[in-house]
Amino acid sequence: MAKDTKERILAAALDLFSQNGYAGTNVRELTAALGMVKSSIYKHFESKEALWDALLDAMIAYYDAHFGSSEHLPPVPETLEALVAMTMRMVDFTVHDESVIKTRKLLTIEQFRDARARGLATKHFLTGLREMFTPIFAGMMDRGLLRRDDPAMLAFAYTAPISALIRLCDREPEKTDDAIAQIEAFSRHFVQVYGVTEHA
Amino acid sequence: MAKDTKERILAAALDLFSQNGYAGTNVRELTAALGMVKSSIYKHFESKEALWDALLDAMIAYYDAHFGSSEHLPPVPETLEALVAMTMRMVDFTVHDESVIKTRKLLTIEQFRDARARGLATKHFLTGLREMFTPIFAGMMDRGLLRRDDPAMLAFAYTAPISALIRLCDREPEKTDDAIAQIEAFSRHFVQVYGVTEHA
DNA sequence: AATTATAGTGAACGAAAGTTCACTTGTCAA
DNA sequence: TTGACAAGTGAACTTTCGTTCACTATAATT
Repeated sequence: MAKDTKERILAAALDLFSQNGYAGTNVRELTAALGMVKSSIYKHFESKEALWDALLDAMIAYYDAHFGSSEHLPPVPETLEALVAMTMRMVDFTVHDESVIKTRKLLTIEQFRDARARGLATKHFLTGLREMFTPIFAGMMDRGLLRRDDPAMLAFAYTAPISALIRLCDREPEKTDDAIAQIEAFSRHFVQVYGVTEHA
Repeated sequence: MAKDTKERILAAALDLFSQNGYAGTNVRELTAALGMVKSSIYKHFESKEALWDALLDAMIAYYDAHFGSSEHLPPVPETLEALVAMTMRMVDFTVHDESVIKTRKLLTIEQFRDARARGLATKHFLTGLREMFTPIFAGMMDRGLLRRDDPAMLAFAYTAPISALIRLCDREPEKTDDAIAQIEAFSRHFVQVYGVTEHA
C-alpha cells in the first residue's frame, strides 16, 4: 500500500501545484485533500521539495515514455482530411485529459523558477509538437499531399497556433468548445493553403 | 517623494513576482531590494495583496493606454518586405524591453490564480496581436499585397507562431538571438506563402 | 519658530509555514 | 504468538510570514 499512497500524494500535488503553484500550496491542504494529517506525508517524502523533485521526475518519465521515441509517432495521414481528423483527435484528448491539463498548467507556472520545468515546458509547448509533425509533413510531401517546402517550417506554422489555443483552454476552460472549433477552422485553412488538390 | 517610492515598490514587485510569483515572494526581500526594512512598505500599501491589486491596475492601465485603442495601430505596410521589417522591429522591442518581459512572465505565472491576470494574459498572448494584425492584413489585401482570404485567420496564423517564440525568449533568454532569427525566417515564409508577387 | 504631515525604523505580535518525534495501529513474516 | 516493520496520528518545535505600533527624522505648512 506504500506505492499506492505515494502516487495518490503525487496526484494531489499535481492537482494543487497546477492551480496555486509550489509556493502557493502548503502541506496541510495537500494532505487534507487525501484525508490525512500533514505530518503523514513525511512517511513518504523527505520534504516538500523532495516531493516536488519526485513529481518532476514522474512528469519527465511520462513525457519520455509517451513522446520521447519515434515509435509513438502517429502514422502519416493518407489524405488532407485525415490530417485534420488526426489533429482533432489529438486536440480533443489533450484539452480534456485532466492530468495532461494539470501538467501543462504546472509547467506554465513553474517554468521560470525551476530549470527542469523550463526544459520540459519548451518541449511541451514548442519543440515537441514540431518534432512530431515534421516527419509527418515530410511524408505527406513525399506522397504529394502537401506542396514541397521545409517540413519543419510547416510543422511550426501548423502546431504553434494550435498550441496557443490549447493553452487558451487551460486558462479559460469555458472557452474550450469555441477553441476546438477555431482549431478545426485553422486546420482546414492550413490544408487549403498548403495542400495539393489534384485537379491540375 | 511619495509617488516616487510607490512606483519603485511597484517596479520591485514586478521584478520579483515575475520571477518567483506572488506567493513565492515575501515582503522582506521585496523591501530589501529597495534598501528598506519590511515594515516601511505599509506606509504605501495597506497589505501585500493591496500591492498586488495596484500592480495589476497599473498593468491593465498600461495595456489599455498602449494597445487598447485603434489609434495606436501601426500603418499598413506598403510592401511585403515592409511587413517583415515592421514585425522585426516590434519583436526586437518586445523581447528586449525588461518591463514588457516581466509583465508577460508575471501574467504567465499568475493566470490560473487571478481572474484579472487571466483576462490580461489572453489579450497579451492571443487576441491582442490578432486584433492588431487583422486590419493590417485586410489593408494589405485591399492593396493587392496579400492573397484575399479571411484577414483574422491570417492574423492568427501569423501572430501565434511569433508569440510562441517570444515566450521561448521569456523562458530561455539565452536563446533570444536564435528565436529572433526563427521569427524572421517564419515571417519570410509567411509572405512567400500568402504574399502576391506581381509577375502574373 | 512652531506645527503638522510624511516616510522610514526597529521591536514585537500572532498566525501559519515546514518539520520532528514519540506513539498507536494494522499487517505480514518468522 | 510473537516480533518487526510500515503507515498514520497528534502534539510540539523552529522559522518565517504578514502585519502593527510607538517612535524618530525630515520636509512642508502656518
